[in-house]
Amino acid sequence: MGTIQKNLGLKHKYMAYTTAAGALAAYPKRIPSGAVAQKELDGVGQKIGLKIQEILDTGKLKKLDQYNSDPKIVTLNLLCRVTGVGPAAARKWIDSGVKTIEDLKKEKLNHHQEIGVKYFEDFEKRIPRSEMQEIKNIVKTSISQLDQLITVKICGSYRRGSESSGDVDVLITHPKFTNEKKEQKDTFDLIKRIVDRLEKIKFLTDHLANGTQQYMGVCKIPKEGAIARRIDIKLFPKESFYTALLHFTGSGEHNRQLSCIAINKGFKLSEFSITPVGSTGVEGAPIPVQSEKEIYDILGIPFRKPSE
DNA sequence: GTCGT
DNA sequence: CGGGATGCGC
DNA sequence: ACGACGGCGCATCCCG
Repeated sequence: MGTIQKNLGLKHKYMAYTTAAGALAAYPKRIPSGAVAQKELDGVGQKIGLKIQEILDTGKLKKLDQYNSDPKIVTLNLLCRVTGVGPAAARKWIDSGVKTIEDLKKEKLNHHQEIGVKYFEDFEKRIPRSEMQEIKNIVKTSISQLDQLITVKICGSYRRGSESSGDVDVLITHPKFTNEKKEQKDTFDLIKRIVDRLEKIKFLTDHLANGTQQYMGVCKIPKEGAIARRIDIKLFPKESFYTALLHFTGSGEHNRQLSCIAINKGFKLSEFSITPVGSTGVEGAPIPVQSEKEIYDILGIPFRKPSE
């Protein structure tokens, strides 16, 4: 239900379903009824409570079956699996008769969508940890040849120790790239220079978005039969690096927990900074941190490695 | 869709 | 041509 | 009853 709401453009309903599903999955006991679910679980209200009851009673959900038997919804869900295609574009094409990915290839696509179609199958395949390690070696080696001072971290589920990942999330920083001196010569166009280099060694094969702070593109280990992978490279000023590292290592659930703890203890934690928040609600200056552990220290909770 | 105001 | 709005991904 | 729900970088569209 969540995915459908998202593809319809109802992003907050999607979030509502996601939180409810998360609460349900995290609940240690069996849920005997929709009413109990609504009472016990945060994020489950009346409507989802009724749906839980229906599933308990009949084993299915009429509303969902209706959606899944609606050809327009089925096509919507298909088209939205192409990166670069969202609710607005998908709806437009469905109205003009597009039904399959093959149909989509004949339409006028922007660059991002072209790449999305080109690698449609590849992008849905998971990346084994062994391949992630190869990718990490290529990226780290190549970047350190450019400038030894650059710090490179592969985040996401890989950093949490997962056996497979959905994409490659690279975080970088440079001691001379600070909030004060974002324009300095050493770090100016740092991402562009990295991208040039990775392109030259035939690692990056296509680009989706290529800015000064953020790159999104496609990489492939340069050997026969390799699968195309989505890769993002993000540059953060060094003041933000450890909060960013924490944030982009996740998981999403872990981030929500930390954020909640932060608020309760009078702080605001984001990918950019950790700041004190006064009792009046006024936000103070960011607290400088030089490691992930220091953030845990500020929050007054024991440090846990990404893999824990 | 759910929650807080 | 340029500044703002929109779509999208994360 | 009603608004918030994360919010920002990049590509592209829109409009003056």
